[in-house]
Amino acid sequence: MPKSSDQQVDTSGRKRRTTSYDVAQLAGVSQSAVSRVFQQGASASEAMRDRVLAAADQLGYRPNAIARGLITQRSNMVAVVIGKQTNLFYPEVLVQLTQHLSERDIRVLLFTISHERDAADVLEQMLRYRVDGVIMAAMIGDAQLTTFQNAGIPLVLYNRAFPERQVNSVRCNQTEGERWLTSSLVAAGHRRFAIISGPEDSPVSNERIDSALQRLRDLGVHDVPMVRGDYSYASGCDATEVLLTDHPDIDAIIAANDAMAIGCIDVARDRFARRVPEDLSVVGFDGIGPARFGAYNLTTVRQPVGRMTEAVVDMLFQRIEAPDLSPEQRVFSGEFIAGGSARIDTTT
Amino acid sequence: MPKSSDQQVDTSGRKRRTTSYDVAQLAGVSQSAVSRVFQQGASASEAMRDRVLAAADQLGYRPNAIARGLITQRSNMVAVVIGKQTNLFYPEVLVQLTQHLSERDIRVLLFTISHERDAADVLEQMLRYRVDGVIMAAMIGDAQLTTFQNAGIPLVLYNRAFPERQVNSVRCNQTEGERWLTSSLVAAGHRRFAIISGPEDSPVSNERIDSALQRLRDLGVHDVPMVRGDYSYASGCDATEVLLTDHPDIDAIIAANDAMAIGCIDVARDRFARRVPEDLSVVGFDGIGPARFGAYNLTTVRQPVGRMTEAVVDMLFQRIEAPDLSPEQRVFSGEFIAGGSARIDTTT
DNA sequence: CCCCCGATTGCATCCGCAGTCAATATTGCC
DNA sequence: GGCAATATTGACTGCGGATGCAATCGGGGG
Repeated sequence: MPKSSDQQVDTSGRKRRTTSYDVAQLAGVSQSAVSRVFQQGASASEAMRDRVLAAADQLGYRPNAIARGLITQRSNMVAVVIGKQTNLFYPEVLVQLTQHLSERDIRVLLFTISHERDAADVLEQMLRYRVDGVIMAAMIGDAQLTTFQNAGIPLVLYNRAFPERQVNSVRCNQTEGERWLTSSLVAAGHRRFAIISGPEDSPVSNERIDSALQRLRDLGVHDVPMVRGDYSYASGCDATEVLLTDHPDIDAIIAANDAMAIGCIDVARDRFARRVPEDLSVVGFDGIGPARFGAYNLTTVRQPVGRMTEAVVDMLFQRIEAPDLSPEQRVFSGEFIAGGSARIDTTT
Repeated sequence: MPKSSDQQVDTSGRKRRTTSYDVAQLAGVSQSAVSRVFQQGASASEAMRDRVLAAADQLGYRPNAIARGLITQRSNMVAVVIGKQTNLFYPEVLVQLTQHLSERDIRVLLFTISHERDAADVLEQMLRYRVDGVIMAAMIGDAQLTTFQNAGIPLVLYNRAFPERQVNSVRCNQTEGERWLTSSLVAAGHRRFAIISGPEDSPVSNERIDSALQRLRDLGVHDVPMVRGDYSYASGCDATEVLLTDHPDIDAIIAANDAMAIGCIDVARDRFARRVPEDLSVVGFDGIGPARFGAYNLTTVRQPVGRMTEAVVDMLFQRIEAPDLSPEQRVFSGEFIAGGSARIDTTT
């Protein structure tokens, strides 16, 4: 704890933050010495360390990370980019990422992309701040990816993938998850399916939906009605309204995420008097907190968020240390949650 | 869009990022000129601007915000600090803060405090990175506050207040909200109340609970049993289990936040066969997304998050521009949401 | 007690860019 | 067309700290 103010007043009367020179002067040593005391593997004698630390403490000195970044070419900051959607899921991810990075002494510079057109701006800012790496949990275009690669900035995608490009990524095996959900529903006797998808341009949604549809086809189920949502609870409600009005005989609804599945259950119960799961089975995907609420007890697939965030940070850190490591993809299996919002048969 | 790589290879064969000197050389002008072209109110002729931008584009040049920060003494970064708890509420806040700051061309450096002991570390890092200001949405000790004030870094508290210190803050009027909830419940005939509080050391919880208790006393209701939770859904469930077991005749439960209120409703319905709100009224506080889920339709008070985040950013920005502005407190009234989880009478 | 080697320490310079000051280039005005 | 005023431009310095290199300090072996 600094024992006094950490500012000084120069001749002009304006405040000036204390620098390593100030500390050096007070301690009667060189600026280099101060610098070395505040570094990792620097060589400094015990006596030197004590004197410098005492002086630093007295002045309330703190190394300027900005200046250090300039000279070392390492900002020790990583950009984390999130989209605006899927409000209930990413927060958890964000906190975990921040903590894991913090353990490695890396700070998080947070960016959000709400509209596609923001992407270029955000990218520009990240580059200007010379972040050491990027964790991307939002949509990104092909051109932007190229920019990263040209700039030589390590990048790890979270739950995104570019099949056509070599990129580091960590994601959940959505195909597997949807296959399990779908197979279990069919095995339990459902035949009249419907789907609530996510936004058209969401690769996550497309992969989930395609996997489910593919599996349904393989199991002999065709002509599956589909309504588009935007991942929100409200859109799940709206979609269900449409589906159950147009196709009253539906007996299973596959939603592209949990939030919409929850909306679906509410509308099915309250407005269409369906019992869930007796009359209608509903499944989601993600394993968000509210999926476990007693009123829903959703049948879903939970992403192993903890392991995934750890993997992201691991991979990114490796690339920061060794930029030439070849790209890697890590795919985690989701955890099947039987829940109680669907009649399923998992014995097969 | 840069037309080529933005890196060069120097004689040692290592990559080097392009600097304003590189651009200056290619454009045949001075480095100062390049610098001015990339600034706000700098004076540069049209011709100069064109030449420089062309050269910059060709080299993929981007100003180094780190270096700029070093010389201007403005990092254009603001620290945002969040706690680990209240998972469902802060995400929204965080995204909005980031966007508002981004509009003012300020970046967010994100920190999380999970344990009290992290606080000092986090503080140290913020100071090292020379953030221009701090938005604090987590607990903070008296000593840390002093450190900020000594360092002369503008600080705005979000939903916290130090009655004893002069600090900028933006918060929701919790007393008013709880008074409304409590009065409406009593007016509707409830007499046997119980309370589910938040963590002992949460000022937010204490203010809410104290306000409710005070109001109850004023209205002649005494001996209100209370169980402590931790703001989580699960803790709301547990607390309700205890309360309804020990006091089966309770007819109204006031929870310190929505998440616990939701857990309370689930347990009351599923494990104690209470109808909500016929047998038992439950109210929360915050107005989180799930409070609007059909299964709960929570009676609660919604924080005007949008206006509050805007106010925080406004206040902070003002202090960054004019550090000597005197402290200010902005208190927003919450929005009363009648919902359907409680029998209330609001006619009084 | 002297010499050699490794651990410390200080000096000087650089990281990339903004802003000051003086030198030019332009423009307006009579 | 000449002169003052204004707009541009370039050389140079410094923001705060890290680091290569040379100088200095200590200590063990002979």
